[in-house]
Amino acid sequence: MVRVRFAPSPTGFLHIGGARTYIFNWLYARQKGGTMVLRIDDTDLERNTEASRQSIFDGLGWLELSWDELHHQSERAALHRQAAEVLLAKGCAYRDFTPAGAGGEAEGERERTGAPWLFNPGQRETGREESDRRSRAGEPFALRFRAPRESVPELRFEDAVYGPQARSTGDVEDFALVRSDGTPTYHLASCADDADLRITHIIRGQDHLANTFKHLLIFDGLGVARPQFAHLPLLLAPDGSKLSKRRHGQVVSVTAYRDAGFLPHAFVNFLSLLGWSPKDNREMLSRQELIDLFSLENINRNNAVVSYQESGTEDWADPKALWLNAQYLRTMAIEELLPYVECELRVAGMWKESYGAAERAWFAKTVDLIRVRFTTLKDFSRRGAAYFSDRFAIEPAAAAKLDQPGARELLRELSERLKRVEEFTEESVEREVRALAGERGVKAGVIINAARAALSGQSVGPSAFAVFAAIGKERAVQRLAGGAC
RNA sequence: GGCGCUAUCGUCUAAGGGUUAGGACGGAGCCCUCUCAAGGCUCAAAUACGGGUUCGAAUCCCGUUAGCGCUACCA
Repeated sequence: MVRVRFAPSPTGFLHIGGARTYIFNWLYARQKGGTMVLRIDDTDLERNTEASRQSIFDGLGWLELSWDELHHQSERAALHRQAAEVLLAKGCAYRDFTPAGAGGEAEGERERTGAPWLFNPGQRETGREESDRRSRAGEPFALRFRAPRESVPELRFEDAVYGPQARSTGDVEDFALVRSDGTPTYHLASCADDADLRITHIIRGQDHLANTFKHLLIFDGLGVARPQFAHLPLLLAPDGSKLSKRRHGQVVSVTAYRDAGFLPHAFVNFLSLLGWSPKDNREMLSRQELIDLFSLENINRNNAVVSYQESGTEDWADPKALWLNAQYLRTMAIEELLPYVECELRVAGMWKESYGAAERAWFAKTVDLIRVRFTTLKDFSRRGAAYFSDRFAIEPAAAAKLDQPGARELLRELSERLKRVEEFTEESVEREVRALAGERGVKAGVIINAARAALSGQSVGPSAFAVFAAIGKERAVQRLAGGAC
């Protein structure tokens, strides 16, 4: 039974690298019929905030990829303590009474000699009895792993992505398991939890590849089976550095993509193509195709750059993400798209209950008409505002069309003509427009383009006659007359 | 500094000893056209560098360089 986990620490918003890790874990779990565990690694009480915990749920919830189990590391302190005791009892760990922060001196020493720091002198040899006595006397200490540099010359494991990995134990320092304040470090808590939750595959960022040797030591020390490891290439910012909340800000936040009007699956599709490939030139893959095709073997080893723009206001996201979103927007089943558009219009204050009831057919048809040239859901409330509301802006290019000589008069005349039209259809409107153009000796295009501008506030858009039909006779007559004022 | 990982168009990637090094985004152009998209077609654009191995290397090996990661009583 496959059990995978995503274990974010709630220190800031969920970023897209984390989301990608979650997606890969989720795909693997679903493909294998396994269990997706979400574990909030909130042992760092100082930096954890409820807001970032919520950001994780918001972000993952938005992706529409649900987890099966939820755990909070902070609630599992007893387990971590127990693991520490086991390691100490087995002699895999020892108490280090060196005052916290004293490592600063060793740091200077290390830089001078170039030799790596491995342990604080005189600590790992302290006898158990003396150690117990000092501990009982209340002397503060950190618990460190005793790297088996003599008995185990080399640590090895097979990474599903990076292949065989080996490291000399001589290069592994006596890392901390428990801090002098009694709290477990990441390494201890994470491994103790992974063991307790019976995680079978650890799929995580490549930044943990080197840490894995320490984890091997802990799993072995605990006497539990090692899980399989699969490390993912990192997501990089355009400047080539690892994506980070602090350096790259909101543009790497998952919720920023939600707020920018991305469709969850389009975004999942985009992220799944970063570091993994179906190898057959396909770019658009449904969720089921992703589940079926995903494999750890097809994950590549080089880091991927997310090409977002810091500067741009509208299209700051990676162009391919934008393109994928547009593709889904115009090709997905209209019925599936409607709820997302409804949500967007609600947020923008443009939703009318009738769109979901009496005017539902009109709503679906209109969305279908305008979606082909939209990129994000935001476009429905911005560029598409005129279809759903009477409060819409006339963009500058559209205003220019209306300002052309004679345009306003022609539209007023057209308005009068259309009032008298019995059957208001694309065909009848076109007849009237062309008749008017003929009578006034102007090209039909002049009227057509001006009409589109007056009706939709946009200089560009669908066929003007389709716009007439979508706006309807009453509103069209009004707007044409108004545009002439 | 030490240890490790990686290196194909600007970006995401395919090709894993023999290909005109393929696709996608983005860019340029053409067609279509009431505008703008969409769609169709076309073009420009890459194997980091240097050595090997081999009849033959983007592909295997070594080195260099570059980038990234780890090197905390952060996660």
